[in-house]
Amino acid sequence: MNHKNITIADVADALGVSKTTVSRAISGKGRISENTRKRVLDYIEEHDYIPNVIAKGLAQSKTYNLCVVMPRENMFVDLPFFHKVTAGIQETAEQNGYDILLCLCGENEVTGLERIVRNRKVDGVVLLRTLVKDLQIEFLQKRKIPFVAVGSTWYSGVVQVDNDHESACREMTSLLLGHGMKKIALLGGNESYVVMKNRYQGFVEAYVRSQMQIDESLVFMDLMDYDMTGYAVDEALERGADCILCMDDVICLHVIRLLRAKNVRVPGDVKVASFYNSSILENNQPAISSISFDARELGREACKNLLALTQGERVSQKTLLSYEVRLRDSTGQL
Amino acid sequence: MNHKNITIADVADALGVSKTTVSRAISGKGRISENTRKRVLDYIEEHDYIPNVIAKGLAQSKTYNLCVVMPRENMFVDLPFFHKVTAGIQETAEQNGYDILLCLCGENEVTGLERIVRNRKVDGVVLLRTLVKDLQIEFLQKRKIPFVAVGSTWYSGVVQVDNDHESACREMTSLLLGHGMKKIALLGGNESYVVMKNRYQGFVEAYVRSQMQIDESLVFMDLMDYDMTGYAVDEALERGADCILCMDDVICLHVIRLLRAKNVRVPGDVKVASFYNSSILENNQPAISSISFDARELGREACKNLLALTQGERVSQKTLLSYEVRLRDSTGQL
DNA sequence: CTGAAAGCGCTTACAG
DNA sequence: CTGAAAGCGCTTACAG
Repeated sequence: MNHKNITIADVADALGVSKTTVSRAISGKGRISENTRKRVLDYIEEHDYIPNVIAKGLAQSKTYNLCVVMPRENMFVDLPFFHKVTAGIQETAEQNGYDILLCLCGENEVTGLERIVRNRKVDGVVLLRTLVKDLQIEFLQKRKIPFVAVGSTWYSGVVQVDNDHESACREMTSLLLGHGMKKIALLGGNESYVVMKNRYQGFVEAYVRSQMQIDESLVFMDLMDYDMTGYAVDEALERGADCILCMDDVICLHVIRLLRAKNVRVPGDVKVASFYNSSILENNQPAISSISFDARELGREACKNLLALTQGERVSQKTLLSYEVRLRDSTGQL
Repeated sequence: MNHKNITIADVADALGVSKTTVSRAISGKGRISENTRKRVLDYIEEHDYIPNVIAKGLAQSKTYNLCVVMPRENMFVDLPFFHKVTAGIQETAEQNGYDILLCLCGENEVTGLERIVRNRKVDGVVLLRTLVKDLQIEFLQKRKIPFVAVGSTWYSGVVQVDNDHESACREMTSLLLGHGMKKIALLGGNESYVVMKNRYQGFVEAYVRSQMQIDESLVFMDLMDYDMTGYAVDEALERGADCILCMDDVICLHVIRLLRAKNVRVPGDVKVASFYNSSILENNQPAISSISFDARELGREACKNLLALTQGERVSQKTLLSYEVRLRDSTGQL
């Protein structure tokens, strides 16, 4: 039924050499005369032979697959960020003859990942998000599987690739403070994510450096849904905030919608900015000031590191990628 | 370095039986006494043995992997649709012990797919988009690999799972016509996609059924970017269109932005509707009338069919899933 | 009901 | 420089 696939044995027979020789010609390992190597390679080329990676993998205990662990929650399935990162990973994986196996896992869920790892279906894994308490990291460390985290973590010994959120948020906050914002309201999301901690840290740093005091009554964390955000916005406005700083694009989107519904004008009545950019924010009217990151590059970098890890090479513990602060209309003329 | 994995041989040795017996106990194939089966299963359970799927696959010429072919174009990487479908596929794949291998391919690009298929890394593939002239379909048919298309195609013999776009678009158009729209402008995208043809067909059908004449000068196809859409909007307005019907959500998004920039009010000055829903459209102010599909269900259904195919079962050539026409503020009170 | 052996398609010491 | 043989971890006729 299926195309009868030509194997290394077929090639060997046709050429009157051993499978060993064919294997060596292909892999380039081991001594082999230039002459026979060429014969083999030519034959292969002409007859369109492609080695069976699965069999190769069995023999070498490798799979040439990398596992990408995505959030399973509906809310996240749509977020462009994860898919851009994945595209970056896939891009460099492909260049190295690797493929991507998808694993959807909820927060701190490990069953799916465990199945894939224990089935030896992949040579390494990349985690697309990190939690303060992270069972996936704990599992992978216990099993001693090569892996890298996209995002930061406090677990020791894990290879991380992340944007420099802390510096980025510090810079943005400083910019706002430097241009006269007196009462900045900070609206943040789920605090079990490490990235929220980093962003908050950057925010704090900016105040420290400019020797100003954070108004704690304007800081709202753990905003998990639209309603909570609505409450925070109300409070912020009531307390006279002159700027609403959102810690991610989802929150910011909610804020925009809430303000529009209340007929509060941006940037006229209140300024708005976000610590995370997205196409929705820049297409908004007015466009929202935010920090921009290259998610795809993040993926490429993560994959590069993972590949190195699987080869047993040493890689730097933490790679920090840059960012761009993009001032747009929502913060007025700064 | 890596966890030393326990193999079927270890289990056999420990129990003093043959590997054959262990294998049979696990697979459930072949005669085996209830007694020894239980012994084996208990041991396995207790010692946490998981068979190596790769080895199993080699022996059976199976991989327990399914390939999902995604668009590689940047413009599409972000679209929620593809990721929702993929989540659906993954969901039912997982339930059946299968995993998802990702393949990013541009339009009519086959190299990546070819590598994966020829490397025998997957048992089947699902195509996430279909073109009128589709090299991926041609390749898969030639290679006789089980595959299913999410979306419709005119190639004969391909298993398809799609929403009933034609009926949906007919219904929506009829609704608009029935409520007094006299001059509907139709703005469509890339005509090399089969789905555009289906949608157009539905639009035509509605006119036929209501015995009205389509005003061809209000039909704009192959709008590939923002500028072209802008041109179409200008023309449509100039020719007195009372409704702008967008064939997908991206175009609709552009239209909304263009109208806003021109200070044309919706639904006051002109009504707007879309043949494809997305969260952006329903959150817009005003919310945009559109047709809603369950992308995740599409994925589940496609995967179910593919799994059946790989088992050599017969599956229905074409599965059409339903839809919902959602009338919202952008079309006024219908 | 159970097992020895061959086979899936490669790789890799080991010998020559 | 080249090859025979064992091995990766399973499955599956074939015998018994």
